[in-house]
Amino acid sequence: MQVRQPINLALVDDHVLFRKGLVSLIQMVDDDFNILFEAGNGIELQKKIQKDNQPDIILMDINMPGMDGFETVIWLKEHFPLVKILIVSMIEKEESIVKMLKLGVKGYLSKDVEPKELGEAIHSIINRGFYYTDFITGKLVHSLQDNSQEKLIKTKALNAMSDREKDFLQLACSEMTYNEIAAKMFLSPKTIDGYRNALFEKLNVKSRVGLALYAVKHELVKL
Amino acid sequence: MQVRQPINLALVDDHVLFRKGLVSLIQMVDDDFNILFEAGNGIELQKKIQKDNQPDIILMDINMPGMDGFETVIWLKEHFPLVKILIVSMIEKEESIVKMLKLGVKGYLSKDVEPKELGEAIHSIINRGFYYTDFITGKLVHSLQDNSQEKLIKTKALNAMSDREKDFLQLACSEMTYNEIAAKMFLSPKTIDGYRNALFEKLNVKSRVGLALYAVKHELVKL
DNA sequence: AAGCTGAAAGGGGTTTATCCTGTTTTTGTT
DNA sequence: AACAAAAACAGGATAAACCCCTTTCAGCTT
Repeated sequence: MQVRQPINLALVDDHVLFRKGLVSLIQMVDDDFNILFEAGNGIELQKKIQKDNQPDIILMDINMPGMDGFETVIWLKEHFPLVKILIVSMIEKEESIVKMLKLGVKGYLSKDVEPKELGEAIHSIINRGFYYTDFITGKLVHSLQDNSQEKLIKTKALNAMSDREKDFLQLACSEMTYNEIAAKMFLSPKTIDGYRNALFEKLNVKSRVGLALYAVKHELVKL
Repeated sequence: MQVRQPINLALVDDHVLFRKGLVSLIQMVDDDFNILFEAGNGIELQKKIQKDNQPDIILMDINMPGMDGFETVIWLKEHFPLVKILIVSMIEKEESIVKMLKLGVKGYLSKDVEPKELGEAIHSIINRGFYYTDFITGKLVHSLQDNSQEKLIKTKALNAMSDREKDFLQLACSEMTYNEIAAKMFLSPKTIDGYRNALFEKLNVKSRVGLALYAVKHELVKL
């Protein structure tokens, strides 16, 4: 059996008792783990983290006074992009979970999981790069699908307009003037006038800005 | 032990051998499964699926002639929104996977999984509503994070503009005229003129459409 | 207090965008 | 070929957007 490198951890949580309990737990479940330091919020973390001795994984809460988990993760992503983050929080709001995942955290655990799962999560993050439970995955996928209904509507809007109008809409979502668009489409500016008016009606908007916003909102144009 | 309801399945795949093999496999691994019908593509599916005898789960490939998996899923979502879809495809492109998940498929399997896992996937979809492997979850999360870097830039653009300019930008992303915006902000239209010119310079755009597109692209406004 | 600075406002003019009411061309059908 | 419908195009008018340059005024500096 090979000798393992210890995994360096850092804890960021404002509840001292919980944090201390976590420390002893971590050392109990697996002696591969080494606690580098602890912090009560993001500001303390900023002071304690060092460039030349970075933790492998930071276990972090979301609700913290001073500088909360979101701010802290954003700061870490900018200044210590290589440090992996495992959120340990009681928050189970879909919005928060998804927000954290978008920020790039490698795992998200509820505070009431078994110690064993904490160990598994940490090893999973080290070995595979992430640890997402079914619960988290479910939330994530659900949040993705929330807008999937509306995307069907977009298909219908697409059908309502002609190919030429779609081309025009693309170009209207730019800083070109209608005259320039007309030239690019080899059409008279007056024809462009007609396309615009037709789309105003079909998409129920009243200005070119409305047109552009509609197109973006319904992903008819790529940004 | 209670008597279980059979789970009604449908298969949509253009490779007959694969489809037939799948049929026998499915009946071998678990006799809870009942194959309602098979189809070689989306068009065949449209003909065979019935309102009063819907499958619980449809196993579907992506690459198919005539009407591919994406089109078929979109059609199903519109006409049979309750039918759960399990993709069984060799395609492992992140883009395709994410696209399918956004469309609301309940699971995504590679064609080279063990039969056992197929059974687990189906049962998981029936019991928990979904089945996503770590591989899929990883792809999904990765695609989410792709744009997370750029979101840090957005913060900087925000700093370059004053609070009043941010307010203006919000309102500029609407169908209001500058005069209407001025009234809403209790300012002279000329002041609005100034904000616009300042933002043109700061954001390096040349028209109100450019302004709106910039704001949307960098998520400075919510759609 | 004189001088400076930045936000707010104004004057006045050019270019685009928007709107309305037509006419000509094209296209598809019978 | 005759006809209907759709697409392309025009003239002309007004509102909105865009641009440059000046003025006012409150808050600050020195």
